[in-house]
Amino acid sequence: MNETPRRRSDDTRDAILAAARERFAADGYERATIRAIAKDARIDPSMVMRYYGNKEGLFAAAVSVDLRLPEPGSLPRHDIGRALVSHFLDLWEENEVLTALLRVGATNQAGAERMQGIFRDQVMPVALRVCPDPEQAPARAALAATQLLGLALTRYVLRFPPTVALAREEIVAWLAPTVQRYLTAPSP
Amino acid sequence: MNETPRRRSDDTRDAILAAARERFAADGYERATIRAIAKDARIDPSMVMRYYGNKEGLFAAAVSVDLRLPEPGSLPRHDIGRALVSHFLDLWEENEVLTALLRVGATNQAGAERMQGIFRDQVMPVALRVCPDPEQAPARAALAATQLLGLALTRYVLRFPPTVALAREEIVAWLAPTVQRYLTAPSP
DNA sequence: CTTGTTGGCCAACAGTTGTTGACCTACGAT
DNA sequence: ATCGTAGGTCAACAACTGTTGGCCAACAAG
Repeated sequence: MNETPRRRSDDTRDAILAAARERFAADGYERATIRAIAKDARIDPSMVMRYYGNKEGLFAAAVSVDLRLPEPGSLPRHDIGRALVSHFLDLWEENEVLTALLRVGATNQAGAERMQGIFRDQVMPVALRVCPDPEQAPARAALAATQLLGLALTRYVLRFPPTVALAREEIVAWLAPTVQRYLTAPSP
Repeated sequence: MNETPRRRSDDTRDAILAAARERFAADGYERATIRAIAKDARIDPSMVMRYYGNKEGLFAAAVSVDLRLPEPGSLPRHDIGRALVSHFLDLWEENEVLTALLRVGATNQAGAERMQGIFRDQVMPVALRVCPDPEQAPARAALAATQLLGLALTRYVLRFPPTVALAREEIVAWLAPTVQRYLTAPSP
């Protein structure tokens, strides 16, 4: 079972996806025009349509997220907060797809549903294993999400100066106890 | 000093602003078209231009925010977290302007700057009075903002089902200690 | 009654958008 | 040599956008 041979057009496909991610992350869904994306990829706008059908298809192809969350068993339960905050900071700084998704999710129904899906399929399972009472897992995961997405929003999208100025270690030190408490502490 | 007499057109002006707030909150900046807003207000699109100059002017006029934050001296310092969370929940549920601002801020530079201004002019002063060390106020206010805006984002914009399902008292009970710690606890 | 102003509508403009289909070109297989 | 196809360009469409200016009706002041 060898992989299918790489076609010549695959380079173009990749260039389109890279340009699309950049534009969606910078401008959101509406202002990221197919023409601008095509120009970045140095091809004709009609190629985008041929390869991805329409703008929605392009967005779907460009924005696929794997949070690579750690197996809950693989790390000490009392330190899960620190591990998660640190991991999310890595994700957001290396991967512009997440910025794109947040920008689009804020104004686009399909984008919001995509984020709901990621939360449901990738975050919830971790919470289910790490929470003391599995029945509380959705609420606890939701609380952790408010803190982590709030950080991403103010730091990488709205760019509040004091939030941008925070050092990575400061963020981890402040937020880790919060996430830890949301996930594992007894209900208040 | 009596107020200027209410012109006939003031009703129209108000209708335009109300419709604009609704559309901006529901659709964000780009998809909230002047034509749609005018239709909601049951007037011609050109009236919007006459009264507010252009779309940016309309947005500026429609979205003005007064967080009505309590005077820090007016409430017990050890309970400021609970007071703030509760107050923000009230604001977000009664006032669609905040949803509009968040949706627009996520994709629009001017909207993001508007939010930065609100943070700087209305949130920071409270932090300056309530924080033990005024020099830490910006960082502490920023941390509190990540938590509060993250709640608003997931609950009122992205509408994560588990976050929407949380009862008001649950939210206050979980988030109040977080905000309290960010503002007043010793640095970790 | 006339006249000026206020509030409003209509029609159009110029630009941009997603999208389509006709056309061209290189090239590997036959 | 040729022929089909993959990869790509070009020009255009129809819809929609913010925006403009001209025209009309009501109405209050003279």
